[in-house]
Amino acid sequence: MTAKKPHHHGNLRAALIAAGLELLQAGGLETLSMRKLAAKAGVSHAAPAHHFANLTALHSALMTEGYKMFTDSMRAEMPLEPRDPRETILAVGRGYLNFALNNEGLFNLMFGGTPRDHNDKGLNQAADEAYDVLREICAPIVKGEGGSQANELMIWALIHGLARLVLHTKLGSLDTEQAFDTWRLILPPLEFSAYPSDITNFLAK
Amino acid sequence: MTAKKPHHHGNLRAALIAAGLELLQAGGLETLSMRKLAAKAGVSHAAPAHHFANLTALHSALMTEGYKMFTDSMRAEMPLEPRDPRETILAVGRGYLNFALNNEGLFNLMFGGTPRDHNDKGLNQAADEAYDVLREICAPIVKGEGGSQANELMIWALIHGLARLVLHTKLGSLDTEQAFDTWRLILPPLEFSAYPSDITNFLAK
DNA sequence: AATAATAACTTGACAGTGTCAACTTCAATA
DNA sequence: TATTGAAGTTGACACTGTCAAGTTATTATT
Repeated sequence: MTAKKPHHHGNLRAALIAAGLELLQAGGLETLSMRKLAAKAGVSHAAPAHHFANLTALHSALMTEGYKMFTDSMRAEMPLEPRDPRETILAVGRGYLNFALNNEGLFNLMFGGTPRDHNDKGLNQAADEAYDVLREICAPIVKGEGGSQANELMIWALIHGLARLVLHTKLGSLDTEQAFDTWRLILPPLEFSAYPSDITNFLAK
Repeated sequence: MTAKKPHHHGNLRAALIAAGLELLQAGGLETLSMRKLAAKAGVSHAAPAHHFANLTALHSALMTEGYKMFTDSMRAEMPLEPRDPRETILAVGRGYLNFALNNEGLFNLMFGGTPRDHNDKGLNQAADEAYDVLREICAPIVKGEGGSQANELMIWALIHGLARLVLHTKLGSLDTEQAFDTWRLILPPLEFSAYPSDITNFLAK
């Protein structure tokens, strides 16, 4: 981010990540390669190795960027002064779907099972920040047997499963707006507590 | 499976698929290659090309096998004489989770965004048969605004999202039994109708 | 039964891939 | 100014998918 160009290229790392995102957008994981990255940045084929020890490290870096975009996409839809907690959940779901549908390659990279570096601190933090959004919007839901975690899991599973399904049956073709309508339909009724955090409560069954 | 050995190898195709499943099980998508497949089947590196035109075709074939196993896994948990429709849904979900957790590589191949041949008839049919299970167990759910499709989407998204999440945070570590407990917790209350199959119904939108 | 046709498989090649080792260049520091 | 070390280059290696051409064995035709 700093404008200094300390060396030959002047922060190549950022350029490589940008190129990687472009490649993902253009052709998905299949067309992403270190050598193409290098070429796109106008640099020799082995240059990226100085910034990403191996493919997994590159993937982790792209995922990190992805999680930031993901978090932004969700927060962008969040009402500034939330009134109805259900509406907030629906809105964040819209941001979720926006990200998934507008960044298919990146979404697949993040959630498609590609091995990642579980010790990458930046990645873990970026992922945590995305999860924080989920925690916030689920806080008002009345806790049942599984506590707040079960609520979060339910919401996450629902919206993620939907996103995955929409991408998966893409030829069957849902645009973003139709996907959001579907999200509205499948979100089950929820009970909210006036004071999000403290109530003796339980869900049915 | 038939014991005839009509040719040099005698049905190589099946052997290649079996080898592919083994490779997926052992090391995931990364370690799956046509040449390793050929080696594993004791055949020259270009032999597979006569059975699978390209990598995508091989993937499609493995997915097809995967969907069959997937369907079997769900049906295996289905009670023979279903009493409580909710219990049936929970049971099928258990089969779903069993498949995902015991066949991670294959599951990732099927649902991770890997390009597939959308014209592969066998694959499409195998996928449809998996979806049929879902349709069956969702049939008793009272239809709302979104019709039966919305119910199916909700159940599918929930269980799929959960499976994905469990795999994803695997180091956080849930075994199959804990995953199933979670499934029990996040399945929301559902209303069931007495006569599952015949009702005047219509899909929304 | 002999021959033609064809499916199954092999061999060899090609471009592209990730990764490693050795080298060069340049910026910063001592 | 000399040295150090990071950033980038060059070249190599084993591996990948895919194609073209050749070989072998089974099936079909006459």
